[in-house]
Amino acid sequence: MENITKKPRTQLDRSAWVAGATEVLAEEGIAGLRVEVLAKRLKVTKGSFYWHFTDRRDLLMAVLAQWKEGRIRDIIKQTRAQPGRELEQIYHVIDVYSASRSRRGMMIELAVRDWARRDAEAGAIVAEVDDVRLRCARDLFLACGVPMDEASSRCMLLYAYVFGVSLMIYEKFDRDVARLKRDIADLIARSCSAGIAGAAAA
Amino acid sequence: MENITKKPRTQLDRSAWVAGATEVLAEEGIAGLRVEVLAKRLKVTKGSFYWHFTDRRDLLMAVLAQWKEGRIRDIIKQTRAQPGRELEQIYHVIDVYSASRSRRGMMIELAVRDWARRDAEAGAIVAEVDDVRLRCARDLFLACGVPMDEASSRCMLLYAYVFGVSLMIYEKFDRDVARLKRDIADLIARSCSAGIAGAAAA
DNA sequence: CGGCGACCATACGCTACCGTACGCACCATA
DNA sequence: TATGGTGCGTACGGTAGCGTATGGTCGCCG
Repeated sequence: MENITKKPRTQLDRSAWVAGATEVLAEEGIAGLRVEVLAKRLKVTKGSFYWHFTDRRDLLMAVLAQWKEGRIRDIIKQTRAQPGRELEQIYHVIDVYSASRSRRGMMIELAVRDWARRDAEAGAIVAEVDDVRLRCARDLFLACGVPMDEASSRCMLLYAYVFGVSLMIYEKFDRDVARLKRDIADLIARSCSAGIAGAAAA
Repeated sequence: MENITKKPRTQLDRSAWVAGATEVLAEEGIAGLRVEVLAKRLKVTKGSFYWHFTDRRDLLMAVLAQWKEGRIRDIIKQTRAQPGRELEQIYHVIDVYSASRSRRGMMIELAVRDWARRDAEAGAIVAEVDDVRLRCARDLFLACGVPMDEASSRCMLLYAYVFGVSLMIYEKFDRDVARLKRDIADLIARSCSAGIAGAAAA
């Protein structure tokens, strides 16, 4: 009898709240990330929340910090190429960070960046992440034999593209999206082939 | 005496509300666009608002409709080139839609797109605008002698870039932002020069 | 000058949140 | 078995915002 009514009294720690918050952030954006809503989702009450966090902003900063660490860890992993395989690694990066590959990750990315447009602390975190990403990607281009200035331009174009394309709604424009994406990846990465593969320009 | 206390009892019409709402949208995003806040900003009360609009959504849809018309009018204007000058018109489009040129316009753009990620009606509007823009830009590339598929790829890259770059925070990355942007514009537009100017690809 | 409609102010009820106060159950350890 | 801390539930006051109801104030027009 008592087994039936015995509810396990869900125990949560800070990381569980952060994980749930990140989920809500992806779905609803920063404005929809409310502590009472999140509590309901985690099947506890606010009492729990204010035990683990001083206030809502405390949670938001924790989310931000975790996001930053994950993004930096990920970009370092994704841009580590075997010697001589830097070009295909660049194509891999374009593919991985393209919207369709990890919809969830891109939703979080966009939510964070929207947040960063009006919050200085979020902006500082995004600036750090962008800097690391750009440098990692530039190193990849440099390893392909691309000169410094061009490497900077191309890696910037690379990231602007992957974020920008995830903001657009272009279903009607072109049926063969796969070809489109392939061609765009070539436009971004192409000149590397001069030093590695053989697909020279024209 | 009566002249002093005589307040002009500010009269507003629908368009004034829409204009104010667009302003708030640019600054605070869709979540910050609240009717009582907007009313205070326009120095009237909610009573006025609910005379001109049935509810908050009515205002939002009016903002969206006006944004759509303006964007379509603008892209048609910006992509109208003198015969033989299509290439420089492409550079002009990249420059005009680049974030730094019209910060206010880009803030609205990003706010609308963030909104569109969670609202079907906003999504439909953005899809229409994107379609018109992509077609206009593609026509410009086609007029440069670029084949169809490549024109599609390049105009898509163009728009993804201008939106994406406005999401990034890259001050630390490269000092010479002007050169960076110039080089990126070349990457996006370059192959056109094969048919028009003479700066062939190395 | 009386009345009517356009336009706005005021006041209200309602909901969603935030943050705080406090109490209860559980678990460890002495 | 006492006892203290951990983790959560409950209840409360306060604010912001939505939408409604109702009344007031103009200007215009017969």
